[in-house]
Amino acid sequence: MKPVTLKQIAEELNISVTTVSKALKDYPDVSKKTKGLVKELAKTLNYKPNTFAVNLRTKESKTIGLIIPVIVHHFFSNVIKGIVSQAEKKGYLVIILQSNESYELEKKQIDLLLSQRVDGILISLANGTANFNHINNVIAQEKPLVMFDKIAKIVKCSKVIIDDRKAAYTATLHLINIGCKRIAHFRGALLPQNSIDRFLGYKKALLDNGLPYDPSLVYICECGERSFEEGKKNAKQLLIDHNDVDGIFINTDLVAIGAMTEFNSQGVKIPDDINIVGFSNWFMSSVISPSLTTINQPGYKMGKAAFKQLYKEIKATKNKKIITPKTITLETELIKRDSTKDN
Amino acid sequence: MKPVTLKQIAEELNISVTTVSKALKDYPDVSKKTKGLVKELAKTLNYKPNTFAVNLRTKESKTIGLIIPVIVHHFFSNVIKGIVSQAEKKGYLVIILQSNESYELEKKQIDLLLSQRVDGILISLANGTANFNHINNVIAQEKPLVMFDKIAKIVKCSKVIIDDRKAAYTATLHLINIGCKRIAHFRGALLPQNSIDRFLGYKKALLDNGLPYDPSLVYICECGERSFEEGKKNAKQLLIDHNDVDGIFINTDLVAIGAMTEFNSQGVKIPDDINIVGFSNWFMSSVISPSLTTINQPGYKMGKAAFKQLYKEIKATKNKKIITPKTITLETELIKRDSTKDN
DNA sequence: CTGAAAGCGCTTACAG
DNA sequence: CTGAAAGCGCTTACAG
Repeated sequence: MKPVTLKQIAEELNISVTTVSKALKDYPDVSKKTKGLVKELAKTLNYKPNTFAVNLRTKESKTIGLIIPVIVHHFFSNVIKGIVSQAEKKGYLVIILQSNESYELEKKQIDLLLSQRVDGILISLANGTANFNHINNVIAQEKPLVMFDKIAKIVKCSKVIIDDRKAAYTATLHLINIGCKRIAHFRGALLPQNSIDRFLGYKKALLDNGLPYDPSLVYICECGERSFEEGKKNAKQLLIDHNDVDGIFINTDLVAIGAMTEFNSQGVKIPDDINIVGFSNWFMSSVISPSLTTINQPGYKMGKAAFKQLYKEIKATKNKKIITPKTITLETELIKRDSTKDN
Repeated sequence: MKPVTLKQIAEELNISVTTVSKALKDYPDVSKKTKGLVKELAKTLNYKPNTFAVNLRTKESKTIGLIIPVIVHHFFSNVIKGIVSQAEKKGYLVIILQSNESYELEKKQIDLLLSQRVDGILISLANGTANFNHINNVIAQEKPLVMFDKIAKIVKCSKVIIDDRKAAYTATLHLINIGCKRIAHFRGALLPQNSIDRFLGYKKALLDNGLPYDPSLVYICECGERSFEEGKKNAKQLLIDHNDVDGIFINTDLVAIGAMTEFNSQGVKIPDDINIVGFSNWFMSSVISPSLTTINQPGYKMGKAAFKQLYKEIKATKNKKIITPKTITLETELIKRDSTKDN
């Protein structure tokens, strides 16, 4: 059963392909009668325009690409959901690719999407990405691109982010306010802007409040697929290095949960011996015990906002308008739970 | 900067478009010299074939569609990852859509994918789907379609599943073996085959082992976005209705975790007062306390297997071969943890 | 109000 | 070894 074409409808009705095409698109210069006949037949034959031909003519694919570091991740899967649902509303389809935190893969995937001629690209950078030629290349081709969450400040494009520095400051301040004197930080990888910003927020909160900044209290983890194990490992090391630490601000909930698991198993009491604040508000943080104090990071909203911005830019590009990059910052909040003492 | 076309390369080199096209595709009937020239120029000009035109000619999009009930879901996001990574290896791109457990949406999305002319469709049915015309329609058009996890037995297509009945039997048997006498079941929605099968496995395990089957011990939850709350609610109700229950087999981990939260807050001891077995092995089940005994359901593997099967069928269809539907059953296993007593 | 014609950018059967 | 030509299925400027 081959798909029906305009030509078949035209032949059946003994009119031209042109008229059929126009009738289906409700051009004003086609008679009501003809429109009626065409539409009826199209319906009975279950006519669906051939997207390939339409795309070739209109040079639009009504498809966008999404590159995300990890799919199985509470925050990112919420972002995906936000993007996909918003895109569908506007008649756009979303192609998903996972960069696996690898720069090489990310580069290849950008190429893939470009040769697929998607109408725009949404990306959250891989940890491994330090060079932005592949991204700038997209922008140079006037292909709309919006970054979210893991962005590069240096790239001139729209961004949807949270204020990581401020959020980290709030998280650390909470530890200070409840009386912690010796606060460690488990940070993310070295390159990503958000792990840098969270670190800077932590540091500033200490210094603003008369606590010394001690680099030996900062532990790194890559936050890839092994976040949980990294959290455990760092916690174990911390107990060996510094048994006087009374609070930790941890870059991501999953790492925090790994750390808590280690502390629990070694009999270190949370929050009596050590207070913990995570980041992102993964669902599981509310159901573990003790429940984890954390920063809520609005993934679904971020996905929606990123698509909306991209959509605007796709429309603008189509109308030959120049795009002025815009940075949208979403609100975060501290969620106090049982992994930190009451104050 | 407009994309480069074959025509431009041809003009620059003073040869025909035909030869350029053939040279790039390494046709044997083009001289080495010409091939070299063409390929070099294509590279410097950063030529990328126009997918729209290629698709129009080849009638292939090298794109598949994926319809999934919920994206933010540990099991499903693992499936997505499996599909996307496997597809990329074979040069296929994946368009993701979320049906939100709604039959109406699912139907629309099938239509969307069909008119997008994807090469094949991967689907896990919505809870609300009881009519399969939209699916049969796809199959009638000889468009490859593979179902996974939430399938309909009645539809003639390939399927990738686990043996839900057997797995549920194993889970329930474990409760029986550790001495439970009064075992409840929190089942999923009424329609999905897997919630039916898990229920049947539960029932059979009871009857095979001389325990009476009591319908009042079976509670339903829809397992949509509010699984956790439903688990809590069911647990609360169970304590009111039947305080003699000493074990529960629960359809999904997230519901089980909701139930455990309720039991914990009411001072009901797990596993001393009540033993719990979940289903799916979500990551968080290993980090909550007590950790949850559950059935491991291999999401990543399922995604990979589903794509592989679809890929085979796409190739077969292309070669005009007839497809014999195949059902692939993946292994599951019981993961014993602290929510059930040692035996 | 209708339609012939050109063209989007490729691929491929065919001729030379 | 090379290329002219047809065609994939649509859209749209133009003529009548």
